[in-house]
Amino acid sequence: MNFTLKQLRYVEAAGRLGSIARAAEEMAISQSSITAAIDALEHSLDYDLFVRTPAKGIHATPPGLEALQMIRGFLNHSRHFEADLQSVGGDETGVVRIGCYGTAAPAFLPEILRAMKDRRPNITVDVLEGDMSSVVDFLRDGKADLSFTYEMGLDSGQQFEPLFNAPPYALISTDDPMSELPGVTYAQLSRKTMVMLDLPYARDYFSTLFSRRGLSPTVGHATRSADFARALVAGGFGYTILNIRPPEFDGDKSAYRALPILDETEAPIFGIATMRQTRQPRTVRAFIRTCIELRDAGAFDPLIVSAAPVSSAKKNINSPH
Amino acid sequence: MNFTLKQLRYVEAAGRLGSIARAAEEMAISQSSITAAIDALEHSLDYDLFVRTPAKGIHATPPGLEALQMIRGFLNHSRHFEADLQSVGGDETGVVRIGCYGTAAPAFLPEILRAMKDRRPNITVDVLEGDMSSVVDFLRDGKADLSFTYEMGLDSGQQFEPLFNAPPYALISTDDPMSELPGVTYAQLSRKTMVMLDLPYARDYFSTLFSRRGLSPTVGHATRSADFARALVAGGFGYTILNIRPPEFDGDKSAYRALPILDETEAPIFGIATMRQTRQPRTVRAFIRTCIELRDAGAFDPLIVSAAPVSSAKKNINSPH
DNA sequence: AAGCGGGGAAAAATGGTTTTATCTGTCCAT
DNA sequence: ATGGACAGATAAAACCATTTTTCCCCGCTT
Repeated sequence: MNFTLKQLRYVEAAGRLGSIARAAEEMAISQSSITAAIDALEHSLDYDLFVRTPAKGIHATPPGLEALQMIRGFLNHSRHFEADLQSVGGDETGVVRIGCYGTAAPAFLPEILRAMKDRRPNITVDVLEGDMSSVVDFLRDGKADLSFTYEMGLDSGQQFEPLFNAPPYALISTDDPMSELPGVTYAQLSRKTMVMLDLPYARDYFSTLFSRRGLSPTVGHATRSADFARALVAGGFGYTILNIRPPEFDGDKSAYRALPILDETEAPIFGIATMRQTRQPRTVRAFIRTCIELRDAGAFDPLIVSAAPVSSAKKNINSPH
Repeated sequence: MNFTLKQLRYVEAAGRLGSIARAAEEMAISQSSITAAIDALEHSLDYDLFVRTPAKGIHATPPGLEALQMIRGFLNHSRHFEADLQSVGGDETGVVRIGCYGTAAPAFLPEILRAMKDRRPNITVDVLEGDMSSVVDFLRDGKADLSFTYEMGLDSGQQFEPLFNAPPYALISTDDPMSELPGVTYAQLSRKTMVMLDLPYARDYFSTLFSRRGLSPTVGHATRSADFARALVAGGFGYTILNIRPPEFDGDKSAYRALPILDETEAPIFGIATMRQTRQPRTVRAFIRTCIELRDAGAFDPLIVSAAPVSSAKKNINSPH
């Protein structure tokens, strides 16, 4: 019954930075205080958290590593607790840290952040970007309270709140006569050169769309950036397949067009993943509530390119009003 | 970012006891310190937690009540966190607080507590007894980390780990010639006088056993205590129906006998209820693990009186070895 | 009205952080 | 090899926050 939150914060910083000196700097405090905190905690726990290497800093022992993990979790919890306590007296206050699948971020995050700023000005939102796999890691490690991502590839122990179906569509240069069609099929696409979005889950997903139909795409370029993929399409290097309509896309005058895919396609579901918990902090619930309100108001409809009948694992959740 | 665990403990005690003076006594500290802690927290939260009535103590404001609830939760979490942190370096250490359906407690708790004492001497176990409904409240309010109870009547948001099927049996005085039979039916019983265990869920359950078959029991006495019910049976005041064989029951020489019920009966499942959580504290997991080991070793088999084929909502979980 | 129980407030005492200052060991560049 | 830079350890002193002490006020009871 004798540790303080301050101690834990000092120890956590030391562990994270691998240096007492840098932890002291970050905490705006003297080295001795960090040392004292570590000593006190080690003494009360009766095992060593760090090995100190003269002139080289510190690094955690195996039990220290485990302890640090737990300390991070506890400090997180404490942060949320404080915000919740603060919120009892008035408006929701605190920080929500969100993870976001980077490729999808520019398309819808600005709108959500604006809505949050309007409706809950006292909640600040920290954004972490990453690919599909790092985004679930953020959740597991407690680096993010919630993550925007596709439903596929979530851990067990994680919950999912759907926001919209995102059927794949083809982005085709206006130089290509095919771009005048009302829609295309995978068979038609497979005869053209594809610009492949080369990211952990996306890669496999796009390949599967073709292989499931006995086709295979002709990949000309591969890139990690959706922006660059669009630029390549505009430059005439082939078509690409995406799921979310880019934000600044203005239909007719640009160098490419988004064409719905006419084949019957299962649309992946994009939404909010959280750790399964008994009780979410208020701030996080407020954030999720806001997103759901936006969804129900149809705010995400413009992100979808769809013409063909859409089938989905769940019932269609777009514009349920 | 400026509250301390000490503060929270002081405030919690004050709220719980409704008196700064008594909180000071409990915490073995001066009144002024408690006052200071409350003032500091109220100031940093910017709303009042308590109204002070001169000469009458304090009581929580509505937001204060909510805050206290959250503080309790956080202190709980903190207690578990400390135990977990301590345990990283060696054996599991800490406190597990269990709730137990009082009627069932004497039959199996001693064995579990002994096993825990043997295997995890550093874990102390606090026991809270109550009826079926209070036992789930313990869980919800965080007064208990886990509860022993029947599966029926759990909240959503609670998890259940089965320990054994507990089919109802009849306890009949040896003076009654019926006690010589290998078993009885509800029809036979309904013609005799019943001693009814008069507790929240049990009451309805026992009635249903009869009414489902178009019968109704003739209730002579009703009592809240299983002990007293057995004494009444021994005294010739009728039979009773129970689910768990009493611990000191020694078959032949006593004044009553346990007879299996021959009708096809659905056996309620007795086991461990916990709040559904991402991660249980180590101590709690260690406790549950021990119970499961005992179950798998058949330690709970003697608690069951059964002869008729048992059907159960789940597959039979007794002696799965 | 006096006594008691309970809370508030201010000053003094205490104790625990924090800083300052100094020391030691390792690495690295000269 | 040797001096300097770097990173921590340590001890004493300064500082700050908690805690105790003391005295006060209020409202109820006798």
